[in-house]
Amino acid sequence: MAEQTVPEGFTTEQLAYVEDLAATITASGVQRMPSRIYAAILVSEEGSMTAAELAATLRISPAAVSTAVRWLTQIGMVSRRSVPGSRREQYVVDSDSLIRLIAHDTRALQSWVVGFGRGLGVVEPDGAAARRLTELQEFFGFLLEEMDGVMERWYARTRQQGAATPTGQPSPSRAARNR
Amino acid sequence: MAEQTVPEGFTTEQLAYVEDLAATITASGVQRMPSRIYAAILVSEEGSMTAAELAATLRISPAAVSTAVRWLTQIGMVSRRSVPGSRREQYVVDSDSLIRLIAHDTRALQSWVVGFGRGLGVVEPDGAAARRLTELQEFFGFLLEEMDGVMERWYARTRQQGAATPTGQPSPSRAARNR
DNA sequence: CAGGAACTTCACGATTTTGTGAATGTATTT
DNA sequence: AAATACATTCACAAAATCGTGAAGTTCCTG
Repeated sequence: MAEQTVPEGFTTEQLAYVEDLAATITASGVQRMPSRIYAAILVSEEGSMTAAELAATLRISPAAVSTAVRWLTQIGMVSRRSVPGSRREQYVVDSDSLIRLIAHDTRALQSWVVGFGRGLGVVEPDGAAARRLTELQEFFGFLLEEMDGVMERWYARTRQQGAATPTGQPSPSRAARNR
Repeated sequence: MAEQTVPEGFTTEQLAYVEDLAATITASGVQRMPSRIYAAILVSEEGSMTAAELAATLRISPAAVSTAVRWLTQIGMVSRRSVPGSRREQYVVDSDSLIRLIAHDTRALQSWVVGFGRGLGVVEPDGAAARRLTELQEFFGFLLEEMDGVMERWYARTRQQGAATPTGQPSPSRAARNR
């Protein structure tokens, strides 16, 4: 029962997990390819992979990698890193990038607030519809506000834990700005 | 400039807004038809519409209404209500249903927690990948926990406002800071 | 109890989406 | 400076999705 391996050092077990995790990510709205790529890099021991490695591991074309990576870097789930001695680029996933993405992705919530707000101009003032729209608008606005406090508490908690459990790893809080 | 109307009492202005709001909803992952239907009912003064009204207003087939409504009721964005003297059913939207949906939709967050957890079984123990997976798992678990507090504060706030401003005027609000 | 109205389900056609191969662009190395 | 190695873009084909019409089912009405 020697560990089955594939070109880039993933065991078949790990490969299966990558697909499994990708499915979960896909279920929350991300397209298939970006999900698979994100999952693969996340699971890789180094936390980074090159385009060629991704193509070989996931059995997809370089074109698919390119397209998916472009999307991933645009929204900030993955960052690029140039490798000094090579033309190759590495695509990096650190856990913080996803966390920050969720924390600061106010765009989604804001578009709801704006969207409901617009409705107040077209329905009967003080009517039942206006009341519904107002409540929803306020709720999403409230979530927006609350997100700050939530993240504050998260970072407080991680600081505390980070001090308690020295894993011998340099703090991963620094992430590369993409582009 | 008499108000242009369509069969079910929507002005063209309102119809345009319905499509606009539907687009926002669609942008966050909901399919087109469910989004349009939800938007239409939400904007309707009564907060409820029949299948026939929906079909006429949105110019779609009864089949499309049926399919979309089934999905909407399954996830809880819309509820059904039988009309006493008729075979017709009404589909109801109240602002609370969406709010509760978001508040209690722990399934999404939980599947992330579970998903990351599974990964810990296949990566090198105490390695960098394991550290990433653990942090993400903890983060989503944290969000799950925090959701309770957030909703508690929301309901406290609405109770307060309900007493103070019956029409639901948006009052300057501050983010909660305390635990 | 027959007729019909309302909703649902099913199979199909049309549209949209998605990934590939080939061509193109760009930077590094010799 | 030419060659080469990566990465990206484009057009197309395959595949998945979506909405419709028609048939089916269920429950009211007369």
